[in-house]
Amino acid sequence: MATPMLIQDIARYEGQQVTVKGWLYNKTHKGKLVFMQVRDGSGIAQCVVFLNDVPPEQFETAKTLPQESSLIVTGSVRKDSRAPGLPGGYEISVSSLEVIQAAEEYPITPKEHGVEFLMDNRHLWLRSSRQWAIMRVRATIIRAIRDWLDDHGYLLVDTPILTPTAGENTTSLFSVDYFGEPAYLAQTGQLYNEANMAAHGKVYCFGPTFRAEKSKTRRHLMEFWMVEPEMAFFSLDDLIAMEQEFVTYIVQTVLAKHGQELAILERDTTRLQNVTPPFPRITYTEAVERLQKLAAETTDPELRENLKIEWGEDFGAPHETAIAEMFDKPVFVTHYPVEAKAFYMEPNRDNPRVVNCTDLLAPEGYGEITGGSERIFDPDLLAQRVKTMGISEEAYRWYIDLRRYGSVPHAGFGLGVERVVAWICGLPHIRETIPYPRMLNRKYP
RNA sequence: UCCACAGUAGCUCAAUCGGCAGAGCAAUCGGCUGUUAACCGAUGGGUUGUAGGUUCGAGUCCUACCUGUGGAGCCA
Repeated sequence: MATPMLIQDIARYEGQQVTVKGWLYNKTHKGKLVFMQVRDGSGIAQCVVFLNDVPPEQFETAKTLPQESSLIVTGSVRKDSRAPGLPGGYEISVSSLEVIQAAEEYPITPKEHGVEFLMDNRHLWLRSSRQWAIMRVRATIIRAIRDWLDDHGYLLVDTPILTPTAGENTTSLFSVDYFGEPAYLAQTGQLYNEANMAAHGKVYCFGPTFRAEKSKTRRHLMEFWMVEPEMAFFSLDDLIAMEQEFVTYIVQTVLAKHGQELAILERDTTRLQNVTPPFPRITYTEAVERLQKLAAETTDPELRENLKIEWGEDFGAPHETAIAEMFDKPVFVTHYPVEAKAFYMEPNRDNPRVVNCTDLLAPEGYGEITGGSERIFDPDLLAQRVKTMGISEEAYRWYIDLRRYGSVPHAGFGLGVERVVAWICGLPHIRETIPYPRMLNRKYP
């Protein structure tokens, strides 16, 4: 009697009769032999069909079966160093083959394809081994995020996705009809997090966020996942200390669990192994000085133009990349100018032109992966900032209210899951980090 | 929104000065007991993104539009 088997466990079944249920990933044949690459979701196994081992009609079926047909294969597991697959090194000598459905001609062949074609076929592309590997790493990253926070006293408290607030910035929000009134898809859970923080001390929210900005870059999605921890009685230094432990855990967990997947992605992991505390930190002002120096020294006129920056301006993509390249680990950039950051960030006591904030820039050009700060603690200052920014005071009444009842110094940050996936997997574009990317020119499939 | 580039067979691409629409892969048929994106032989496969213009003649030149890609900007 054959035992049901997951391909990932094939090494444990050597010499046994097993049954695998899955899909035909690829196939080749040579005379009386058919080599089928069968995938079952857990891995890929080579299944060898020999003319004399199966009924003649089953051999004929194996020879002509189209790519991605669904099937059930029974046979014995044999060790063979020639056998490809994931994990590979073992193969199945087939004694019986049952086709569940013979697929129609499959559009994605093992050959090369263009971006547009693959994105149009995203629902099928996810079956390819590269995409398979990315989704497995993504799942582990999400798991690592939750494990670390849950193990360190953070409570998951969900924040709403449908929100009432337009604030001053409706252009970057998706609006929906809420029984005749406008509502907006959440851009961040952070304001609600601050209320939850006062109830639970250390909290986080984790969910999809939506930005209607017409960004068309390799780092932006309209819909992306963000984890946002928020901590009572936390200073900027506390925040940085916590973030580096957190990010290190995520990276090291993936390295420990996904050697196979990172190999499929041909990711050079040496820079990732280097991700351990402490991370370097520089101030915004230092970063600007370094960029200006770099721009002055470069002989490339285009780079010089791209690196141009005046104190007070926020960094663009070329700036972030240049700063990150100066370090071999993720780098914290702290104390941005007040005008470059959000209204709720706590001004620095010694230099009120800057706020106590930090962005974490990933190496290798992956840009900002976290952004966080101390939050304004004083109700009068917060009310004044809301007024200065021209934001609706009525809409933010509950938020300012938080400061009237036991206000405490606190801090928090947001981490963009897809940017972390792109960085750890070494992907050139964020579109492959989420199953169904929502981009400026694409919402299908 | 701006700049640049691209669109030819199911896919990836070629087509010289404006002169017969081509290859590899995939598909179909045949061959082979160790293939790793197999290989060998054969067969079928086209409204050249859309609309207009120039020309004896347009995949190729011109205009507009559509779609996509790369980058910039935007980016609590």
